[in-house]
This record gives sequence, C-alpha cells and structure tokens, in this order.
Amino acid sequence: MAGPRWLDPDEMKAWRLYITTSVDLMKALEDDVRPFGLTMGDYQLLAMISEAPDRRLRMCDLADQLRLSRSGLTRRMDGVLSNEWVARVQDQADRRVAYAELTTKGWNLLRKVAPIHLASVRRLMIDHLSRAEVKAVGSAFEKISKAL
Amino acid sequence: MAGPRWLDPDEMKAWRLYITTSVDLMKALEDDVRPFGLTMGDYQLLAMISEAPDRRLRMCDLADQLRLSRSGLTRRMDGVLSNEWVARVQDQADRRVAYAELTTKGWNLLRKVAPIHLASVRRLMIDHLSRAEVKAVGSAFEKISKAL
DNA sequence: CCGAAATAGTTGTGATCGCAACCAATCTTC
DNA sequence: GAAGATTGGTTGCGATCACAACTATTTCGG
Repeated sequence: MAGPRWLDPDEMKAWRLYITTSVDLMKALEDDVRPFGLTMGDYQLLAMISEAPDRRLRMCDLADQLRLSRSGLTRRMDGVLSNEWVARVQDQADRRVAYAELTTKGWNLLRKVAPIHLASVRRLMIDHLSRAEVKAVGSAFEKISKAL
Repeated sequence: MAGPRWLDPDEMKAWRLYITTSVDLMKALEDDVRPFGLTMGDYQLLAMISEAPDRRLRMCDLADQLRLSRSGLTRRMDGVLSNEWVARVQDQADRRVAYAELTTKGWNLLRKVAPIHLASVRRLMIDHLSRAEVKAVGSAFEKISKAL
C-alpha cells in the first residue's frame, strides 16, 4: 500500500461533513415540500420544466438535467401526470419525441411552493454561510462539476 | 407573495451547483467501488464499523451514523452478512442488542478498497479545490450541520 | 415485584430508480 | 430506397429503503 496521500484534517473534515450533512439536508428539504403533496423529485421536475421555453421540455433533456435514467423519468412522470401538474405532448414533427409540459395547475402549484422551498434553502443552508463561504462553495462545486 | 428574499446570483450558483454536482459526484464514487463488488452504502458501512472500538457497533448506532432507518440497516446487513464481511454478534448482557462486527475478510477487503476510494475522493473532489475552498467547504457544512 | 412504557431489531408493503430488453420512428449509407 | 444503425421512450425485473406493525427484551412507576 504505497497508496496515495491520506487526507489531512481539513480535507477530512470537509469531506465527511459534506457527505453526512448532505443526506440530512436533503431529508429536511423533503420534509418542507411534503405538506404540498410533493417530493423533492417532483419539485425539481416542475422547476426544471418551468424554466424552459414555453414551459415544456423533451423527456430526454429533462432526464439528463434531473440526472435520471430514461426509465426513471418515465416512472416519475406517472405521478405528476396523474396529478395533472404536467401534460404529455407528442411532437408532430418527430413522432418519437414527447414533451413534458407544465399545466396551469402545475404552474400555480409551483408558484405557491417555490417561495416556501426557497425559504427552506435559506433557512437550512444559505443563511448560515458568510458571503465568502457562499462564493467558495459555488466555486468549489463549479470546479468539481467541470472535472466530472 | 410578499415572500422571502430571492437568492442572489452567488447564492443561486452555490445552491444549484451543489445540488446537481452532488448527484454526479456520488455516481462517480459508486463507479469506483463497484469493481470490488461494493456499493457506496456497503463501503460506508464497513468504514464506519472499522473505526469503532473492537471494530463492532450496535445496529442502532450504526443506523444513526449511516442515516439509515432501522429497517434499512437490517436489509443492508443482508448483503454484507452473506458476503461474510460483517458478522452478527448478539449481546449477552442485553439480549435485545446485536452488534455488527467486521470480519477478517471484511477488514482485508476494506484495507484493499480504502486507498482506491480515497484516491477517488481526491481525484473527483479534493484535488480540484484550493486550501481556502477546502476550509470553506468544511466550515460551511459544519454550520449547516449544526443548524439541522 | 408487576404492569406499562421504552428500546432493539425484523418483516410486510409500497415507492423510487437503474439496467436490460424491447418497440417505434428517424437517419445513414450504399 | 431498403437494410442497418441511431435515437426516443416504455416495460419487466431486481435492488434499495422508509413507514407501520410486530416481537422480544429491558426499564420504570407505584
């Protein structure tokens, strides 16, 4: 085991706190959207579509952005379709393609939930950080993301 | 919607990159332990036990540290038990209690995999960050963790 | 001490999600 | 323009995990 350098205390601290806290943080965010009948998965799906032109997105692109497999997205759509937050629209030009389109009902729900979710993100994370920490977290994950 | 303050660009960047990159990062770490027949869940379980006195831990404490429900841990144990990486040891004093104890086989596996996993953490995350960013990530998640 | 409450762990059930296999539509190549 | 490759999406299946209900053991109040 001529192995790689071990992690020094700062590195170990960053790594461990990041890993364990991330799980807790996600559960806390989940708790805050549950009263609206949403999971974080649903919320992120709605939010993602809402930012696309015409509030619609190809299934394919949606899956990529949500980091879901195609089959994973198909199953997640079941829920938001039956709740009529999202409608399925078949593309006329390329008949393989389906769009996920936010309904008025979905849009209204999102407008209601987004401020609550935003407040959660502040309360649980952002508001505890100094300006420097916010910037450092941003640049750190930007670098990690680019390297992936 | 007299709502809370929106996120400014730095805050939004930190939040979004953190959320999306975390998913990708976890998948990449998963890929690196898979060749050893391990999931990250298994790895974290083995690592957690290995650091406890006598390399054994009460099921209960293990579940808390791994952020698993009790039933979740019971099911996860199935895998590591059948692979004989961990043994189940009943407490004689309190017969409700079971310990998860790392076997020699499990310990040998962990010694082999740990350096590879460590190298992954460096390659995928730590080595891309400046010293200041490492410290900032550590202190940021420490604050978030304490607030939870 | 004895019954009630608390604690440790497992099992039934249902949700989520990935992989492999599949079907359908489009594009490519000769 | 037809065969083969590629792309978009769904379905069968298995893995993971949480919640609720359950059993077994221990602890506590009176």
